[in-house]
Amino acid sequence: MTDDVSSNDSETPMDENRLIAERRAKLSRLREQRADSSAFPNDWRITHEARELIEAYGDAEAFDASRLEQVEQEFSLAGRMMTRRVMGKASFFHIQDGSGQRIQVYARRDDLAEGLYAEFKQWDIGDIVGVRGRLMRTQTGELSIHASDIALLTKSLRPLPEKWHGLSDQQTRYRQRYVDLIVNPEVRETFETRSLVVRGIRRYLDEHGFLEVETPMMHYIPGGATAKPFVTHHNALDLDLYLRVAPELYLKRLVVGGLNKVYEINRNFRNEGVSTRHNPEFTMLEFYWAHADFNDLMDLTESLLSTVIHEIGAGEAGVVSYQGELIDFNGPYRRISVEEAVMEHLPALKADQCRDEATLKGLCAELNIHADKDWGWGRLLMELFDAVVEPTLIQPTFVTGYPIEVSPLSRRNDADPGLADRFELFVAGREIANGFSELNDPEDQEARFRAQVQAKDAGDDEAMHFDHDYIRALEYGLPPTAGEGIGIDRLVMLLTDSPSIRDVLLFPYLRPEASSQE
RNA sequence: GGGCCGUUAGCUCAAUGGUAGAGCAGUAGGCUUUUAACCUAUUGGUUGAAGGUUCGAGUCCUUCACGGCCCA
Repeated sequence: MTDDVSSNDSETPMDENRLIAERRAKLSRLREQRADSSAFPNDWRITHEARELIEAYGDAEAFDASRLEQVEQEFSLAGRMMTRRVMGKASFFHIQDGSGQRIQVYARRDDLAEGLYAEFKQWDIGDIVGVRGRLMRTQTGELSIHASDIALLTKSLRPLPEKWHGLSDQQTRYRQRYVDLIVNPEVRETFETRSLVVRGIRRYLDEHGFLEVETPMMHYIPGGATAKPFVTHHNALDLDLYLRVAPELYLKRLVVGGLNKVYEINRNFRNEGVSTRHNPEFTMLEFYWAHADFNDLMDLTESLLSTVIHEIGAGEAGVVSYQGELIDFNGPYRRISVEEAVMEHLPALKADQCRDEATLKGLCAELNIHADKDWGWGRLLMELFDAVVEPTLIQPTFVTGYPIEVSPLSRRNDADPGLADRFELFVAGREIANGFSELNDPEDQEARFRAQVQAKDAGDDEAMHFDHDYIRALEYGLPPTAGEGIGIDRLVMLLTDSPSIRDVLLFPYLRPEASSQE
């Protein structure tokens, strides 16, 4: 018989335990008691949320016990029961409601309908309850609701984490974000901040005449960035499609079409590693601005970031604390070229050697940096930059003077054809934004696509595909345009002091749980 | 991909190679202003999985899974 039990041929979930079984039994009793109505009623209406009451009546001096008693209004709230202290015929409990705040409730047997208090004693922490009553202040001064009516709205079958230590297991926090959100208030705050950041960016761009658009996430030809794409398949058309790695080429088609200021905030997908800074899907802002260049973009970026950061009230006066470093987002930000920055950190490198492949390869070898034999000076210089400069760029810094070799979509610099009219913004050692004057010469673009295709044929699976329609669009004439991408996840990490990208994604990518693979 | 660390009750954590424990939560009882409420009693374990060493493994070894940190 015991063998039958352990063979798991029933439909009972594997993780069913006695705590859940007890709650399930309470639920089935509830179903019997409420045979003529639902065990999951939806007829409780709220008039207020905890946050409103705390803001209005939280001040213990303005609203002492006797003043609160004079407030004759009854308030109706609903939320999850988070704590409970039963003292015989009276009880205190806290509910946490949609405002994310908790408020205490005082429930007394003699104040409630016949038998209701006895039912209440069967309720569990985690249950969703409705509460109605007048305000009171307890002997220790806590604003509370003196209940005249309470109701069980949703029975919770699973026990919440412990009230004091909470939930700290990272894996459970990411996999069961709903539990994390219930018990860890700072998680809610992070995602509220994220929402404010995105809203602030939208408002700024809208007010500056940009049009928000949506372009395809499924591409016939992946383009707009050097990155490995995910492949998917359209069954009816029997056609492989790529999840986009960037919206860039579609947004520039729109500029060809006369939408001179456009932006999109949406997901990109890159089939690469997962780390504290990389998630397979992530959110980017991309915007394009006709009759502007990369210098205009840097000015706009300073203004955009400092405006949004002041608006959302992160940090003090535009200065944000990130992992122990104070970062000042008030512009202007330092601007430095790649060559200057690398020379600053590698004094052995002289200005006239910055484009000498042999010298650069020698430095790479000295520093134990991998260098492919067919890389030109541009790629080699960037490898050195990534290794020695990038981690040191803590304060917001615009880096300019990118080699054309690593900038296949950028306009060539007029004075120095080896360089692109491009910048990247670094903060806290990470790339936050990437912008450039767009390449609008269709013949130059065609040649660069060809070079990318050659690189792809030679084994570089991050190289771009040839996009004939994009060339055709350029042939109609792309006005002189500047375009920029800002990584929203990384920006939100900075503004919420989050060490991992997983902390700013509600459902970060994790490998499937073993039990769900069957 | 490599290195290091971790995985024990629902949660947070203990446990020289020698009987797997505590707090909270739960259950039963008491308690009409408590707040990590309190008092009494009490239930709860395939120690991530599979092998191995040993008289004996949560502990030592191997492989695997998942996660964390660092590196590429």
